[in-house]
Amino acid sequence: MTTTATLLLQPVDACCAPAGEDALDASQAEDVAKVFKALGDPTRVRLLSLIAASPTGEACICDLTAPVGLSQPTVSHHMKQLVDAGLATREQRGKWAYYRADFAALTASSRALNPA
Amino acid sequence: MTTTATLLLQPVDACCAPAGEDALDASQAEDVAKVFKALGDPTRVRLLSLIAASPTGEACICDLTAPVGLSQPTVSHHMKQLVDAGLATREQRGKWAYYRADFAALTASSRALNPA
DNA sequence: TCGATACATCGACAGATGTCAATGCGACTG
DNA sequence: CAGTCGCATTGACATCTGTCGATGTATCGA
Repeated sequence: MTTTATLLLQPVDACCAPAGEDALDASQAEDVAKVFKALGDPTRVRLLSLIAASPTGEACICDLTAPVGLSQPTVSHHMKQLVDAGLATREQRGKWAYYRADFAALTASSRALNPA
Repeated sequence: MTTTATLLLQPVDACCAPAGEDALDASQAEDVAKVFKALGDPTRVRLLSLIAASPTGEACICDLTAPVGLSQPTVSHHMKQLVDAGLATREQRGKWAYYRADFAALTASSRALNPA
């Protein structure tokens, strides 16, 4: 990645406009992108949607493999991504792991990008 | 093998809850994911933020390369992704290509995922 | 205690992605 | 018309990502 933390706001001896006052800095952009990246895969969007649409608002892995048509390890992997991004929570209850959707991170990231 | 593209909404003879009524279907999930995927890279988040924060609300490539510290082809590539995702618009004006941010696609996708 | 169940982790692999230098293509300028 | 400037496209490359089967680890039930 390297990303080379450049100190923006140079004159650029520009052609049109400065462009760069209260924009997100590299660190903020990374945080925002992390959330969106987790939602950048159709399977994960589907998983989160399935969980949120569940009558109880929660679901375990065994509920999710069939609807998305993927293997159990793959679904487990995707759920980990969603949890890591703060878009879902995991609660172990006996044999099962119950996942719930949490859209707070999404609204926060959206608002960070588009405060309007 | 045996993954057999399952036709969701089967009983699954479940352990906890059905999970799968009005969730997004595969096609909808793909559309939603496409938007989020474009925002899943810190550089693109940064670019969109820079454009939106610009006093005129628009910027050309030459304004953006310095702030993000990447080459011109790379910035051009990222902007194409944003335009393709419907998150930015491109307008050629003489030598320059002016980009504007458009958050409609983002709010639409967010709402599709989280109607609440 | 033994087997079955639910889930996570590991190792591997094909395909996607971000990046750059080089090049191509219009549009402006002298 | 020739040269320059802004930008897109191409080709190449290293890395990341999604997916699976195999395996490990708890937990429950008989």
